[in-house]
Amino acid sequence: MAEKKTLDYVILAGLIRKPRSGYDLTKWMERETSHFFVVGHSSIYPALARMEREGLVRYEVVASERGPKRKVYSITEVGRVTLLSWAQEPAVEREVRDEQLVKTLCYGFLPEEMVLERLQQEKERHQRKLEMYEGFERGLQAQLREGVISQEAYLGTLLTLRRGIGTEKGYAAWCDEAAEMISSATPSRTNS
Amino acid sequence: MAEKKTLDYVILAGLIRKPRSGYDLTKWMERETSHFFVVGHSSIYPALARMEREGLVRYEVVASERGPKRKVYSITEVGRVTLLSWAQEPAVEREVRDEQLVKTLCYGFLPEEMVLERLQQEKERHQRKLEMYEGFERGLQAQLREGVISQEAYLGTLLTLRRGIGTEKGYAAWCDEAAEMISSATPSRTNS
DNA sequence: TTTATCATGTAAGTTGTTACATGATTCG
DNA sequence: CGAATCATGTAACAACTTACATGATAAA
Repeated sequence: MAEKKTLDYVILAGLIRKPRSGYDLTKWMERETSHFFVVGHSSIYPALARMEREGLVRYEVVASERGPKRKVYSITEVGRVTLLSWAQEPAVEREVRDEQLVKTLCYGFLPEEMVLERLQQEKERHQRKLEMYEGFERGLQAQLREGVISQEAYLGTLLTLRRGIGTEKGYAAWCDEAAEMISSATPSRTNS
Repeated sequence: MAEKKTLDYVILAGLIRKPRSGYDLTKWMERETSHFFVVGHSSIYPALARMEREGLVRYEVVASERGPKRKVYSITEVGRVTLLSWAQEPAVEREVRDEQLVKTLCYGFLPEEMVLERLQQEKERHQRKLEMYEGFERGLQAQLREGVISQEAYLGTLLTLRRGIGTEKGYAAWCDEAAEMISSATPSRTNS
């Protein structure tokens, strides 16, 4: 039915791993999918309610150890089939909205020092993310060894994490490349 | 005023290079910004009309060599200041919506052969994009040599193009990495 | 004359965000 | 007892997308 909504499939991909509440899903997305898909909690709760009506997921109300009661959702057989048959079709183009690169379009019109400073900040941001993802990767491997997650769940998460690591390394390298190009392109722009 | 709308700044970044019509801007975005920002023409025309009211751009109606009359927009001094002062502030996090990676989350739950085929297709897609961007880069260098574009405009466009090239190379490399991880993780999954 | 490209727009619908709103439990 | 975290939602708004709509000019 729903030909589009990627969010639905992200939720199903979260639930095929293990049952989770809306709160858990929000945290999981922030942690493990934020480099390729992120939405706020206010999108997740209505989506879960609709998907429950559609029969893709079901829930149980469970008392929490700390905090109020939770609605713990799990994937249904219908949800499983829906997810996996979608996953085997080719993906549509990825959407990117990168403000940094829009600003970069203007770097020829701005003072060199300022631009180099921004590129340095941007590089540090990507290095921090890189370290974070590398930490997640070690944690994930530990989870597999301890049998906390299945082999099936491990593989997909590892692969996306590797993509996150590659992306951050590539972006940080670009920051260096860009800084070098700017420095060599205008060796004395501040003297003009 | 408008604290957010990245589209406005993309349009201004297009017009600071040279005056362009809505149609030209659409083509320019498809060609040169599509790897980090893309919208359809139906967003551009209303934005230009609003920005004209706000004094960021102005237009002249010019007869086209081929086709109907064009509204050729140029950036105003107010638009220039607005753009360049925005460009020197740090950028917000880039937004990514990558369906391929959502599908990748499911790759442990799918047959190995099918997944390897998808990864091969995805790799080819990125290789084609890479070739396209490398062609754009050569064209851009030629434009600079021929004096068609200014040094200021050249630098920013080159830098974003270099990022596009790095991104496509990185994604293609990930496809190989992922394929190898899958093959070695499950040497005989088809036999199970 | 029909197709492709040039050229500009509007209207309806989708999908999200931000802000608002509530309330439980635990830790310091 | 106040702050942090846990937990779930709604309402208003923003920013797009898709489809609709029109029309000029040129080449085949």
